[in-house]
Amino acid sequence: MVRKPSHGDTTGAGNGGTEATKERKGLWSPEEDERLFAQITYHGVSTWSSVAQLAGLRRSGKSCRLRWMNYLRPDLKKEPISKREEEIIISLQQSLGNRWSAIAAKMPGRTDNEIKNYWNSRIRKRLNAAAAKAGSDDGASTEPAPAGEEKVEVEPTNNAATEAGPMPIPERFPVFACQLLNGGIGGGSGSGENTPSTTSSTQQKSSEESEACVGDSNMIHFLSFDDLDYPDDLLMDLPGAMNAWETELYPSNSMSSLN
DNA sequence: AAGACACGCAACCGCAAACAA
DNA sequence: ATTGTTTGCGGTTGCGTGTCT
Repeated sequence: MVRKPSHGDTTGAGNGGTEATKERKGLWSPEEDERLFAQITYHGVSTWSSVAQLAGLRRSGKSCRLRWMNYLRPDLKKEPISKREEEIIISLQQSLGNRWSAIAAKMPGRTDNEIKNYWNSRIRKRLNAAAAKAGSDDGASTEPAPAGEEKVEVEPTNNAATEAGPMPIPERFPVFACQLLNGGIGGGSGSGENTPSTTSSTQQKSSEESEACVGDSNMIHFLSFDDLDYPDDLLMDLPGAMNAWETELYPSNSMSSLN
């Protein structure tokens, strides 16, 4: 269920403060999404606060980052979490705990927020119910396990468990050279100014995370389009890609131009 | 038909780590 | 070494939508 973005200031976007200067909060409008998407796609990310500024968004860098990571990234899967993925989540949660970003890093196309929400709203509830039922069945343990410590029957656990399933969990995203950014578009000029994300290349994560995590600002170099239905030639064409992207996000909206 | 309730998701908040000056 | 800034993460909240009564 994708909530339709409301254009108006919803949660206090305009609470007090002058319209022109006050930082916006609340849901993102399609126009804001377009601006952010275009800014990042064309110019990459130096710092998130600069992205917000350059895109002309009255949003915090933090908010821009969140929106990109959780919603706009082209490599995000749009279909609901599958049974198989659910098993993976449960298994990884057992071995990693509530380290949602680490879990998300093992699940291409899924975000930490998505996984966290999924866990909190569905799995945890189900597990608690199962635990309660088990407790009432054998009276031995009547208390449901505390959140985050549930034991579930999901294949053997331990780290091997995450690799022992029918399908191996990818250690990292399939890395596709990002046509959009490696000269395909964005002027393709390769001008230094437009080089995306390179300024943050000094930010090194742990080897584990830097490989798998799409959360760092270098991720834009590693965009994976394998989950998209868009043809390659469309991806080479930013306006076309944006059209397809927006149509999918806002099927009821007609594409509005960037200006 | 309408109100109450539950659910799911997007986004905010606060904190800590990483980094730069 | 210290301080300020930015980023990333996990927990939590608010709101739209679906379902129930």
